Amino acid sequence: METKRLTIDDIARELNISKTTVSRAISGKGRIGQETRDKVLRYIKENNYKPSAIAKGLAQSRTFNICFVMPGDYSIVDLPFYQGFLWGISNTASKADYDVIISMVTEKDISQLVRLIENQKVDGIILGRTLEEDKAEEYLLSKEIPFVTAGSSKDASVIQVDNDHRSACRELTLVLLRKKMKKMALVGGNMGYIVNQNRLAGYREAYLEFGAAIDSSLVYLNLVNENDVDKVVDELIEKDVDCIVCMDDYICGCVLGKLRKEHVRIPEDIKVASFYNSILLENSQSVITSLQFNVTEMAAVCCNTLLSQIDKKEVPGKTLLGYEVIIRESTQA
Amino acid sequence: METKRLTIDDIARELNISKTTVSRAISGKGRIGQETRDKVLRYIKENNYKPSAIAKGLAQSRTFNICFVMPGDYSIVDLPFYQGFLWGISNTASKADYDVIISMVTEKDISQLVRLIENQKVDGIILGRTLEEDKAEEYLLSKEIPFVTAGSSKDASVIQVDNDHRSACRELTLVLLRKKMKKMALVGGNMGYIVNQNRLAGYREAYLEFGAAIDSSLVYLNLVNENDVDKVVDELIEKDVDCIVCMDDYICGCVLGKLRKEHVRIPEDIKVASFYNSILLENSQSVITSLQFNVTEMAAVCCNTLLSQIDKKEVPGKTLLGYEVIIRESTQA
DNA sequence: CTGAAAGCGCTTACAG
DNA sequence: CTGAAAGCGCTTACAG
Repeated sequence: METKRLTIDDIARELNISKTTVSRAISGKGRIGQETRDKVLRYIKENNYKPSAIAKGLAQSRTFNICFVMPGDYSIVDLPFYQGFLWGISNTASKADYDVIISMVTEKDISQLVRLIENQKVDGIILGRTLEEDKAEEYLLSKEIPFVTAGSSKDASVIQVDNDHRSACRELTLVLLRKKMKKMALVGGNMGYIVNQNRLAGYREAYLEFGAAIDSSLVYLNLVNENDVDKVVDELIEKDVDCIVCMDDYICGCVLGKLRKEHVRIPEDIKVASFYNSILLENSQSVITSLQFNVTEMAAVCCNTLLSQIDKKEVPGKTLLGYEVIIRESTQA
Repeated sequence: METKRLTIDDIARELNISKTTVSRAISGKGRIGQETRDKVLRYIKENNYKPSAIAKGLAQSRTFNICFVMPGDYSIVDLPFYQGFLWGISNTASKADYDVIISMVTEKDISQLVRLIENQKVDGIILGRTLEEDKAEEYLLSKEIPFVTAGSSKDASVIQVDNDHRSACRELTLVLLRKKMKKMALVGGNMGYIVNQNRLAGYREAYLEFGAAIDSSLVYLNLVNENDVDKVVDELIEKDVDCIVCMDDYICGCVLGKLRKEHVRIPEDIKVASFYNSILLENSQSVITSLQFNVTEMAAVCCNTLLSQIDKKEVPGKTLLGYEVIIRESTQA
């Protein structure tokens, strides 16, 4: 039995005070007598009054919505990362009485995002990935609207939050080199993603630090789909490598599938490690040595940074979060 | 260089007409001279005017947002279904100039959803799953707000869109029975989910139709996590079943993992089928016989049904979508 | 076909 | 400490 929704006017009339006063009692802004405030607050509780977010929004030129931009590319949309991230943002935003609107974009089509901004439906944006050539980022910069990237950007004027992929990859690679891997292969996806560039950088640093040289004929980048990976794995078996390092969980899943098909045993025949861990690897025949990041934490930090920015507070230009190196069965000697 | 945002007032002043007229030219409602309309439309194009969705919303008591409710339970949040579904909704909503806000709820805590509704941030809701005892559903019914469920509900007054899981499961089960499975086990999760009840119903129907009796000692339901499944699989190996039917992709993933650990070969030693297919099974040693549903289509139908309902149009009480039975290696004789 | 005016439900200088 | 009034940027009866 939904009765007519209460407005601030109703309350003012009922209590014989002005709506200005009611508004102040609710928002806590401006001077107001303790008694009056209590009276209003009590009435509100009793009658279950909830202010209209939209009216409040119009008056304050705010929406109390933030946008989470995630890739709509079909192959990527299934990655568990974004879902966990979404969960983290949603919970954090909720606490600040903000809601999150999602927007799907591809590398070449950001029209959904543009529409959202032009319609002024959000106060700020979280970019769920960063690309070398990032249309979304460019667009947002040109609009001068608050946004933060989940992932690094080369543009120092962009507020960014990222896991320290470079250090993490360096560390894991070093561990592998010290385990006396002689013929290690690196297999990765789209190098247009900044995160992959950082992973490669970390890999290189490890070799440098270890004093070994990378065999560039064992580095396969920009693999797009399972087919690509299958072919590469065939070659790697041929070349008799002792370890395959995968740049992310999707690639690693493909590698594992292919190795299984070829009846290659892990870790006996070939060892495997991944620069990113997720549920995609959960089901693998051997538990995979990998890097572990805290997606929920990262989401929370992104969200809070954005909300601060919306409130015109000072925010750090770049926040780097930690990681864990997890050594497991798949790289055992 | 973002200049002051244009408003309907600016346009009216500039063109020496009233804002009423401008509004009409834009919305296309009400009589208006072709010439005037063209003049306005041209001006709008040239100056890239975009109406404020929030002001429009306040005037029309609408938000142009719909909400997608997804489970925030940690174990479930990773299911690919919701992500694909989200993608479908987002695209469909976008076409109608609607945006989608997400809300995470658990079986016992729907506070995020309640807040969203009370703040009046959305015009309608899509419920991403249905439970036997569904707090979200109850709440929405009590609020008399437009909503549709993605999944079946026992309450006939609820607008629902679902895949025909019952028929699908019946059909797949029949196929298996005809393949002369003698000792078939059924393994499933939370029976509080309506979808699981329908799956079980379909399974039963198939036995009835085939004229065989279900061995209830081979039916394991309400399994919650991987541990539960592992134990069950141990028993099933002990009992020497010839086929394991999994109610969903998550359960099936667990079953496959356990069988692999025990070095049970598929399909030679035990056959496996799943009532739901997803990327979670992609990586399995044998391609799994399963049911296939079109998540994107379902999302689109849900979304369009909801939008019609919001516009006070007549909508079907229940829409049932199709499925495909895919027979693959995992059940080969 | 077009416009003046009231209204959507809040907030916020400005006065007092 | 409190209120009258204008304003946020649209829409929509009601007149003409």
